[in-house]
Amino acid sequence: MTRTTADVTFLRGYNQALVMAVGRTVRTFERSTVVHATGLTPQAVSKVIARLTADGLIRSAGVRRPGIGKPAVVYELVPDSRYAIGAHVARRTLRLVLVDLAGTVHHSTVSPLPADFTPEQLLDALSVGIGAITAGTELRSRLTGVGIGMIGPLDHAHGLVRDAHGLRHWHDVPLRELAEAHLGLPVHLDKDVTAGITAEAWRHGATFGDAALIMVESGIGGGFWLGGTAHRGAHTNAGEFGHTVVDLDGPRCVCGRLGCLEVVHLRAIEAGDVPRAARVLAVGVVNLLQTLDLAHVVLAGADLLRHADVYLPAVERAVRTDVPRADWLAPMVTLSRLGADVIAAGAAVQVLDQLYGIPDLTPGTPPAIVRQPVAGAH
Amino acid sequence: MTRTTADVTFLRGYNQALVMAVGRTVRTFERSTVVHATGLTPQAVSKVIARLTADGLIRSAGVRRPGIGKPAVVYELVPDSRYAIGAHVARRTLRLVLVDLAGTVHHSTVSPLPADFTPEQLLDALSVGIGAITAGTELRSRLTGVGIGMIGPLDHAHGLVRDAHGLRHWHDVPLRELAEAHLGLPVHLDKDVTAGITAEAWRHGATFGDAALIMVESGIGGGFWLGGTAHRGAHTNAGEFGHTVVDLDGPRCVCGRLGCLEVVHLRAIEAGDVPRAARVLAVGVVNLLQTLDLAHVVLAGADLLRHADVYLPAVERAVRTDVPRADWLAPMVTLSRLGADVIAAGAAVQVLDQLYGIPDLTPGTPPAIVRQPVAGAH
DNA sequence: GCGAATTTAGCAACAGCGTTGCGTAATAGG
DNA sequence: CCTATTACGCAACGCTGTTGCTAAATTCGC
Repeated sequence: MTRTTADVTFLRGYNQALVMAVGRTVRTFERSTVVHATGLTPQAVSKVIARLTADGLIRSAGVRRPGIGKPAVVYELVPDSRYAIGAHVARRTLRLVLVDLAGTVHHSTVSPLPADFTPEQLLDALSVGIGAITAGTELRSRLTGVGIGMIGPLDHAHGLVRDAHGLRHWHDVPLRELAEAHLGLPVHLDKDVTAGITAEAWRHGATFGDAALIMVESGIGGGFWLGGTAHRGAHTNAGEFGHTVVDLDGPRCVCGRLGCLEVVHLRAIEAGDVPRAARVLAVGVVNLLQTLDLAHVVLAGADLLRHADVYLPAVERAVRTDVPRADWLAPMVTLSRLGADVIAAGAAVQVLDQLYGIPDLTPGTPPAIVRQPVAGAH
Repeated sequence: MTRTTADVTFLRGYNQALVMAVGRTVRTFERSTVVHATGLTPQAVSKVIARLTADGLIRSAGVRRPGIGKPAVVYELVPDSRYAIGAHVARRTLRLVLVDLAGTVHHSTVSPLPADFTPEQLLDALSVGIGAITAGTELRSRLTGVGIGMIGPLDHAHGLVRDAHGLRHWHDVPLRELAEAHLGLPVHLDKDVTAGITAEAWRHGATFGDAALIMVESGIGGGFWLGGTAHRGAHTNAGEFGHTVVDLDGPRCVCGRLGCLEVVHLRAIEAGDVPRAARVLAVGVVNLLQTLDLAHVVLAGADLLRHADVYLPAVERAVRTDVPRADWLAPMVTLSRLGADVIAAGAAVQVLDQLYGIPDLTPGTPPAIVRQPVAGAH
């Protein structure tokens, strides 16, 4: 409805973000690198770099470069200029990570959550955990916010947990508001899988194509990165990939339908047949490819990574043999390099992405986190 | 890789397109309508309207409006200021339509294509057909281009038909280039289903949310509209929705896999069991909803529309009963109002959309059609 | 009737963006 | 020591949407 309007401040943010994306992707860069990668004029790049340097987001890292002509100034991202905290709320555990501007994970802690925990119990666990991470450090002033990755269904746009599968006290809980009030920091709430794929995309910069994160961990979910942003869907509830039917006459799933990918996969696991489980998952992955045509498939989740040696080849084979014109259409299949931290790291990255990532002008995306002054910035 | 850079000309195009989107969606509008819908300031709207009026794209349609204060000037789109031709290339037929700036279909003709036709035969059929439509009219000068919607796999970015299913002479044919040379007009090549969903989205303006067009016609395909643009995928080959497995032990499909939606559906049709075919399709639609969370599902295709009274209720029921929290998540399910013209109309609309639609800044989208001077424009 | 309130719309000045033109600094090669 | 080459910034510019203010056209209240 109310579409974001485009004014000159949008231009500044957009082109600035392009430069930041370069800085994230490569370790060091010069002006000419940016000119080539973005298509901006050298003069425009100079202005952007001056602004970013003034904000402390990038800095000069030496000069010199072999070759003719005046040596170019080399720049690099200042990773510790901004931080964000990411939380992965699972059924029984809370994982917290500290992530810097470059997307590097610094701390990673796991703490148990009470059985069938309440919103209040989660908030307490969050503030205790965050307090422990920031205790005795100066980074509070450079902390941009907290991202929370959680199972759905949830309403990202309004920061609302609608129903968390298997948790009794979570119906229409305005978690984002509650957490912002409780923590005194901007909070970003999103589905676990969507957060996860954001972590992967952030690491790859602006060149990351359409991709999916397949997560197998007490259920099967899929996070999507389409057209340069996370795909959340009309009600911000995309990703229930495990509840797609792959066997019309299959067993009944907890969701009520017959033969969902998740239940068929689970039966194979229960029978101790991991290879079959992997093949079933691979069928689902190829289904996604046929529908969406993806460039990357990232595999994640504790239950999958435990048998990564079985799942990865199974998916790779299916992708090569079952996709028509695989020479042209087959995606790159990898394991998530962030391992068990993907979701939490992604949740943190979403906070950074909202501030320093490439903005888009799509409808229904009100800025949840307002850019706030940070110590050292002007 | 090379991402489009954002400069002030982008601002102009973007905000101009926002106003055009309002003009397409409602029959008549005032400045205040645009201000409210876009968030632009009244002054900015005045400037945009002045430019669009000078280009002949919109015009004043009377003044007056009951109410207090100075009467507002009423504006409307000038539908016949620009046209585009759309072609739907099927296995045996060529459908051509003439579409105006408002998205209205003016002519619709169907001509047979030779069995196993060659690229040359298609080009001839195209120029004959287009000649017939434009003959004796003045609209050649207002013709912005030709859109071609076709079965895949094809490469939209490079205007290349990779392999058209069931057509022997279509392997790596640079159809866009060939057609541009042959017709002397800008040509836009895309998959049939992607063109189709564009037609639907165009009619609804900027408020159209994530959506899919489900097409049943010598195969099953899906076109997607996600985040404000057509989703084409990493290799511009998304949409092979019919080749997703829904029955692990099902019959073998032409694509080689077992139990694809398409083959299971076909078996039901061959058995004369249309209700079962519809239920199978509905399972596939719910799979899409679980994965992508869509706001609209549009049903189309000759084979579906022939039994629309069976398919529509079947899908509607599945969407209400099989989607969890359907009260919140269920999409609107409709039949395509353009009927048999969807694909051709959508192909035409894609040309108009590239010129007057809301531009986006996503990577890998070089402007295929350059804005060209049109008679009457300044 | 007539002034006040209300709504619409445009002119003029402005701030901020990337762009263009050109001058300057720093290096290597002859 | 001069020239070619490369890097980079200052200054002026064109363009965008924004802000401040004025004028025009209507309804409403007295």
